[in-house]
Amino acid sequence: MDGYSVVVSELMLQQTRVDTVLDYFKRWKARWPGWPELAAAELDEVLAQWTGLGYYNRARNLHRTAIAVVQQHGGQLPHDAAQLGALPGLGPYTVGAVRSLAFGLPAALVDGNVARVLTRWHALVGDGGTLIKPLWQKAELELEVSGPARADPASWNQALMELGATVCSPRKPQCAACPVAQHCLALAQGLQDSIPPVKQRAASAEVQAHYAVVLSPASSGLGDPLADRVLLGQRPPTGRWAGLWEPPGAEQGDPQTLQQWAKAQGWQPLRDLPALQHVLTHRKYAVTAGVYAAADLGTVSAEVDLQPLGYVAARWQPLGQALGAVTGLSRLGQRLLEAALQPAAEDGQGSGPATTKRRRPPSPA
DNA sequence: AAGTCGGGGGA
DNA sequence: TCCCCAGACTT
Repeated sequence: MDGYSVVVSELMLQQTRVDTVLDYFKRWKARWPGWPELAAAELDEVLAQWTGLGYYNRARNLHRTAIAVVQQHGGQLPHDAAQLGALPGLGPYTVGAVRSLAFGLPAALVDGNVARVLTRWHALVGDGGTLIKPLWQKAELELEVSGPARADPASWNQALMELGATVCSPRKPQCAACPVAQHCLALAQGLQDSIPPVKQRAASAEVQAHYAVVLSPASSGLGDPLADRVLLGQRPPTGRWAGLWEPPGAEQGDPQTLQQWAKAQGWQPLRDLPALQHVLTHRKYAVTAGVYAAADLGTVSAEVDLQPLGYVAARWQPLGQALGAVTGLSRLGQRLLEAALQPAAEDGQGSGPATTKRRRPPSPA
């Protein structure tokens, strides 16, 4: 596979499953076949193509890498490890993957799967930090001394990863079916279930947030360009969902609450959306949201300042584009828009009976 | 060395 | 529910 495809797929695959990546990768290649096309792309659209994959800094870095490859390397990926490692988003693992998988070089790589395989194979003991060097040394040594590894480093590396993903699983490894079983020191000592040790995970914090999906008035039938739009704010270039767009929202405890802001803007509340939960690795979002109507088209044409809510830009986006591939939304933002555009079957457009208001988050009590 | 960054799928 | 994942970057 060519270098561009390897870099794109490896960046997508970081902390992400193959099945999830497949469709994204196909769409990506169709949209930007190579480095020059990606380098010329707008970051906004790059993020939009990444929507749902998570870890959005990977997309920003991939875009920056494309620019660097074009401007500093003549459009060709360097083979040198140090030069590759200097590209944004390419760490030790990805450098090894590119050099072995794209260039066929005898370069080692250690990802989560390989680390687990090698840790058991050689019965390495220690915490994550102290094991990093020994793991890479083992991986590099094998590429020097093992015949099959030297003959085909790419296949060797992929085999190691595949072994970890299928047979040498985190829990209940299938040692009976393992081609390494005869050499595995952990298995010989009966330690295959305790090596590597299970790491403790920090509890995720609960966050309460409220969002406002503000819609412009429906079209008057004259094709008014300001009709049927939704207000989106762009998040800062760092932090969670960096650079992505979403309906304006605020977490509980923010200096300016969303309700205050919406009232000050004169938005007319239409209805509440069903409460939804959005789970991240370190945070659990309990999200409430309301649908609001902008007073008139004049409001829509005027500038909206979302900076008090922490956004760096604001935009009235046509609804079709907001859910298309034009705007980089977070998955949460996507879910909010989809919920707001539902025909409100359950909420009865706000005019229904009281039974429609039951889907509130349970009170913490 | 520790914290941060998303999201989905399987046990 | 909990746990894990084809990691990299910042502090």
